[in-house]
Amino acid sequence: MSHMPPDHAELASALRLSLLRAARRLRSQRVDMAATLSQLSALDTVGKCGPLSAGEIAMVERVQPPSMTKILAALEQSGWIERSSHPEDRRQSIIAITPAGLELLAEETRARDEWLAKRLVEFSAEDLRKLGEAVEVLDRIGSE
Amino acid sequence: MSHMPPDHAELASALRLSLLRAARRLRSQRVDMAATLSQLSALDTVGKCGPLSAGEIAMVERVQPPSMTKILAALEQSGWIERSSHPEDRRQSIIAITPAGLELLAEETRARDEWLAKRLVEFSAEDLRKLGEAVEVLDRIGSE
DNA sequence: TATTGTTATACTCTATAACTATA
DNA sequence: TATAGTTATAGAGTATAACAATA
Repeated sequence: MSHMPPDHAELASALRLSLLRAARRLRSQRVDMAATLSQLSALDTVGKCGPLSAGEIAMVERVQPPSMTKILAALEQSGWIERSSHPEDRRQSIIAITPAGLELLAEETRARDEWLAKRLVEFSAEDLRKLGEAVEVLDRIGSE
Repeated sequence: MSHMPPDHAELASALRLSLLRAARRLRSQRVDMAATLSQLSALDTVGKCGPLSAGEIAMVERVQPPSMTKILAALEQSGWIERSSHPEDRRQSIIAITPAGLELLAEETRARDEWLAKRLVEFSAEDLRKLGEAVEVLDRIGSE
């Protein structure tokens, strides 16, 4: 739109390319084959936000319900989540992380963070401050 | 690694999730059907860095050669790039953006930036400063 | 032999449309 | 009828392995 301040358009352009390329690098970094990145992200949500329905997890993760169905099927087959019946609504089930899931989550998260952290140690304190400040703002871009 | 300072591990963890979710939102935003995001990114590189070989584009975009082959085939079929023969090495071809490619690039980039810029207008000047500072650091994460 | 690029194949990630079961 | 979730299907994005052509 021509009424958009140039500041925003320029920042948007730079940020878009930066985000895509940084995310491409993160995704291509395959620590091991135990869980995919999407599975890990969903497992993280179940672990942090407590037992949830499939629809609630899809909403938090901002994916469509069929996408979450697939992710949850894989997590259940690996024994990382468990379903129990909803007390009032038999269409839903309540999904909780298992002890094995917690263990997997801790291991995988550590391994993946380590990969990124190894790159961060080469950065200056100033760079890290900039990244840290941007994290919270990035979260809002991803969740609106 | 246990010798990693906790600062780095914590920042890495937060940054990883933030980047992935923000990038997921960017990808899911389909402006129109003319070009995919990967095609647009490669076209941008050809447009900015001048005529290049397929291998050079793959290197800049940080993808493997077979991935770039596929992207370039789509760009060529749409008439957005052109190949000419390399004067000294007949294995390579020199890839350049066409006038139609330049036009497409400008239109698509504008549309996609606009989508992001519309979200940025809701942010404070302080937030925008944080994002702007982080862009350059993110670029280094994506290109190392 | 080494390099450049392509073809064949497969897997991740995600979506929309159509369907089932329950409310 | 409306809602929660699943199944079926498709397409974007990317990789590795095997190959062809050229250096």
